[in-house]
Amino acid sequence: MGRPRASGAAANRPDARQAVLEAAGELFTGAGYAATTTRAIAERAGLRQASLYYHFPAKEDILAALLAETVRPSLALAARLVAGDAPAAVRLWALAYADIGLLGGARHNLGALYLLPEVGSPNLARFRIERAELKAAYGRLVAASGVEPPAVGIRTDLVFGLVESIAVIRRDDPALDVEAHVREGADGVVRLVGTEPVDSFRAEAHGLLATLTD
Amino acid sequence: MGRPRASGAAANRPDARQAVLEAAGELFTGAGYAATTTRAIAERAGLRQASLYYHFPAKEDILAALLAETVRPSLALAARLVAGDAPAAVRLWALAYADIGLLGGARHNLGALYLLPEVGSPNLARFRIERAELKAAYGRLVAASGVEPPAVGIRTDLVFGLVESIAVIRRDDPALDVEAHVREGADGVVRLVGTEPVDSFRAEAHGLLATLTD
DNA sequence: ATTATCTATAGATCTATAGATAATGC
DNA sequence: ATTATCTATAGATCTATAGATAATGC
Repeated sequence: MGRPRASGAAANRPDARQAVLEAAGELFTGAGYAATTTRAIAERAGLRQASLYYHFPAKEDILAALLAETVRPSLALAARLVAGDAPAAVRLWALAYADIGLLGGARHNLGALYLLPEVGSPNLARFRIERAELKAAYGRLVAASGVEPPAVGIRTDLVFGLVESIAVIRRDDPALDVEAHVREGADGVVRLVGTEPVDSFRAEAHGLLATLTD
Repeated sequence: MGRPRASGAAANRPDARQAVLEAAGELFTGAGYAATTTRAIAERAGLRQASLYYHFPAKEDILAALLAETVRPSLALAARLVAGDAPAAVRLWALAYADIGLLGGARHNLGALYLLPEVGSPNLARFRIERAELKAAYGRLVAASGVEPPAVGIRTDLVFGLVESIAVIRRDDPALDVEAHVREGADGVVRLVGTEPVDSFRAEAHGLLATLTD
């Protein structure tokens, strides 16, 4: 219900809020946050600029919603993998595989949102905390994979950097073969912690993921 | 010469253009391009907003200058290393070490400029080409390190992604121990191509760099 | 005369709020 | 009466240009 939209799309109104997020995801990942106007978001979502403010208190809350929906699925999986008892390198491979897959397969390269300078905004602290928790989960698995204490911090930085680099790579080449990259990326992550992946290893990780995504 | 600055800094005018680049480097890396106003850049550089346009035709040319000065030293080194005859993994380690060091040691995390959505602008094509050339140089060294043809593309993406991830890591932690990260990062790069680095290996790379930076 | 700056401003936005309006639900 | 939208706009910018000005160099 509510007043019909000026764009005429009154009838087929699946969910205005979702349409706004979809539009903002495309524009923020392509042009960035500051360069994307609320007018452009509204236009693409099929409503008027001022109508955005019925669904979001401010422009930054649109970005916050997109960031949250991007990091949370990976964080949920990471929590289950950290608590698991399979070999650590297998769990690390599985986390990297799923995480890179989520970033690489998301509509509109949402991982590129992590690169925006605006993520440093005080209003986006929630996202930064959740991302830090995800990184901490990688750190646990890196440590459990046998990397010794002094090196764990930097090694985790590198692992996490390699995982998130999918966003830059995908930006450079939108036609990227995501499936191939995901597998190579997960291989690369365990190589960084000193394990050479073999097929039986990958099969075990896939089995683990199958049990966790039920 | 020229009219004195309103800020009074007329006497000690070392180089206005350089002061503008310094100010823009700090602001662009911190707040991003679109969110940084020409007024803020000018203020920090000690002159008036309109005076920027005596030194640069447009705001985007300031960004172009910063991008160029960041990628060119690495590109010059890469060209010399690609033409070298030391073992490929040693040359790859050396390139990664120097490149990460330049990005990590630059004032104001200039590597974060690569992450800005504005690098896709048509006016910044020159930078994108130079960065692609640098990536191609990594690709040559990855191939020469024994990575087989079908995998070279993705492996190079991962290597290059790992190198550039220093920018995100440094943004997350401005107090980063750059020297330690640089060494671990270069180790990580060669691990990605299947070589476990040892001390003699690193010593050879350092020797190689010493001959090339004369 | 040349250089490097300044002041002033045109023209174009941009975000968010105020208040009206056109639906549906009770 | 409630919901979801709309129209209109306030107030605050922002980039770039026009033209003046205060130095130095010839």
